[in-house]
Amino acid sequence: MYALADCNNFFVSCERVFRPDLEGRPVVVLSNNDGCAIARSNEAKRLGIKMGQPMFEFRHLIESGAVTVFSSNFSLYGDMSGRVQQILSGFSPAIEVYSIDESFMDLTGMSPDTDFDLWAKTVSRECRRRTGIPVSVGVSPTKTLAKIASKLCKQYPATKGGCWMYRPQDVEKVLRKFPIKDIWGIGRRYAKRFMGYFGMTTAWDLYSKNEAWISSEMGLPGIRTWKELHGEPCIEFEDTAQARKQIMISRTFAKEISDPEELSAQVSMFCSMAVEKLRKQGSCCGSATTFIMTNRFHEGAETQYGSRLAQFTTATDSTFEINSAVLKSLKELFRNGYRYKRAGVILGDIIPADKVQMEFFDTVDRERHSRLMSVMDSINRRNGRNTIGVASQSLDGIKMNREHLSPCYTTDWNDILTVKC
DNA sequence: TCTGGGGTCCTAGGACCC
DNA sequence: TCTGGGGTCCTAGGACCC
Repeated sequence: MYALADCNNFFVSCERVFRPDLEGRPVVVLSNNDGCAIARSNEAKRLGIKMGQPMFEFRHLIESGAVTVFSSNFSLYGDMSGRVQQILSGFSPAIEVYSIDESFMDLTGMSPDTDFDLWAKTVSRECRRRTGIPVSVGVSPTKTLAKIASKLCKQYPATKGGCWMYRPQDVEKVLRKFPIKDIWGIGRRYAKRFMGYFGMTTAWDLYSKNEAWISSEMGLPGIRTWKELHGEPCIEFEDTAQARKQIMISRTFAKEISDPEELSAQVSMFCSMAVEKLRKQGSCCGSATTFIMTNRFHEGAETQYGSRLAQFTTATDSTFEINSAVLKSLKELFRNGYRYKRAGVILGDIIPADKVQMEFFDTVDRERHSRLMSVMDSINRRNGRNTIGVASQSLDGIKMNREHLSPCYTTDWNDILTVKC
């Protein structure tokens, strides 16, 4: 059996832990720059606010007080996520942290006599009791079915946050009612094609197709999803975190940038952040892509998008080396007279730092760079991000519109909650 | 006026090898 | 007139996930 623990409306739930007065009321968490909705309470969903919907489209609801909004506070969400994961770890021999709000658990090692329905409800109750976050726990023989089971918990309060789905007749009953578009692995494109062209509406319609049909329509990933619906586990359980194969830092600017100095200070900072992540996972990268673009929503003008790939003959994790390559790319990309809205740095060809193939005629003093990088990392770890960096980068952090930011209750002593009696 | 920020895998086709 | 039979690697694009 596998379990999926999914935090309900996670970002909203994190905010509500410290604002219990918002329980039962419409709440929305906004993306960076307070741009669009990225999390919604059930009440906000019922008001018709869509995932990814721009804030200006529902501003009237905010101004009238019908909806409470928050700027995204990832320090808070990350910390709350860690607390939930820690509780989950106490209930299962193996846990795979799938995303900030979802974890799979492999229950293979548990006694087959376990009442997994009771177990799931207990896990959910304990998460709620110890963190304040409502969590839906679905248990089933495959990850895909566990996902479906956890969605049932959200739909039916009687499940009390936990649901065990395993008997074939129960699976059939559920799949016959479960929307095809909500299956894990069925995205917008497939859903549209299946529902429009083939008239398929439920998970059962997909389940009932034969393997050859699935293969020709969807290829290998589809076969896996289909088999998982049939109860055959096909999606690997990964309880050790895999190193990222690509690391990207990009941002939409609060204000468009046309000054090359200002743009390079920003891009240089993105680069520093990306390389810091790279070192944190103990890797080096063989390439760095820099990209800049103008406002894609701008009426009239074509969006200008440019990217440049820089390659390193010896894979590196030195901020200096990567930063100068990135700034060189940026110089080539930059065009006077354009107003840039978004930029980013992508590190690729990532390999473990201890597997780097050295070059015979290497000109970089890697030993020295490496010592300096670890000092920089430790200073930034201790004193906060962007305490120290390369001279070309901005140290002001990312300038974002965050008008509705909540305090970092759990990660900043200055923001710690005060309780009045 | 205002529109996020990350990731993964698979497939087909072209270039190249013997 | 007639034109083999394997491979690999890389890339772009398309699908998906949160």
